[in-house]
Amino acid sequence: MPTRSQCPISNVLDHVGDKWSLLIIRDLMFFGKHTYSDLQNSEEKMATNILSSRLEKLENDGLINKQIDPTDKRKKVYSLTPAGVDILPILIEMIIWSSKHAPDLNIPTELVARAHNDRSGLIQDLTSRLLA
Amino acid sequence: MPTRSQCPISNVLDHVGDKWSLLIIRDLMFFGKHTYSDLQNSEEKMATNILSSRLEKLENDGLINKQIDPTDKRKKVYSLTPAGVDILPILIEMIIWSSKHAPDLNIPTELVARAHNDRSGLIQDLTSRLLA
DNA sequence: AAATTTAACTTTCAAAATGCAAGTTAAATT
DNA sequence: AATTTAACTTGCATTTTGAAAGTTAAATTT
Repeated sequence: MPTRSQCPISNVLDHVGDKWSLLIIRDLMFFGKHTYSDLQNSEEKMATNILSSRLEKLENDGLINKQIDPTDKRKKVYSLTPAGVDILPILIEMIIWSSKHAPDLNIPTELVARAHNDRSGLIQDLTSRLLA
Repeated sequence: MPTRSQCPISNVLDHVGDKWSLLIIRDLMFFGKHTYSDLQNSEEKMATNILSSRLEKLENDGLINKQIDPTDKRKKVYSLTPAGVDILPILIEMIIWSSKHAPDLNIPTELVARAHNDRSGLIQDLTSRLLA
């Protein structure tokens, strides 16, 4: 996606404003997924060619890293960069929005509660775990 | 967009996970835009047929309202519903992300500063102004 | 009151993105 | 040596997007 404007919101959308990128980041962030096949088996079942192109773009955009697993060279280990980890507050606000406006979904209650009463602690914990 | 999963993040993307919807909400939220032609003249210049289809979807999804301007019946006045206003925290986090990771953009410094040191006051102010 | 302009779209069609299924390659396992 | 696994890529049909021109009703101008 080319740069559309100088707007900071538009800029975020230039990186993750498609239907899949934020779900990849979600899986890396909350579900401990690390490999291509992990990501392919998410609940939403994204097509393999789309997954491939999104991983490539996210890596080019500096939101994720890709490394070869030294114990099994077939496997590539995907992880979030610091910039990728910093997407977390956006995802938290999305979870809060759905907990309020679409309460009939699978909302992680614990997470929502902590997002409300210990937001910065939650962000700190997840961040340090992901950057460890 | 059909419902893809029970995930709260995926759910938000089902409503606004395209390249344009959040920019429409941004324009209604921060720039006081209210009419079709206002929205069409945003910096990113979205195609008129796409604008039309997004407004229809956002209205169906309960994020915006559409009313006829009583003083000029050609004009339709678009505004955010409470659910639409609640997108604000997501946009704020996007602005913060860009201020950190793409600082060479047009970032509203004032807004970023307040987002950091008076987040809930900022949200409260904008919310009450929009719902007035 | 007729002609023009404005606002909000709709339509058409080409181009790009998405999605499904099958195929490829290299490394690991049997 | 043969099979399986992981990570893709390729080919092609379908869907979405985008640019441009066209339509309609209400307001304004002449």
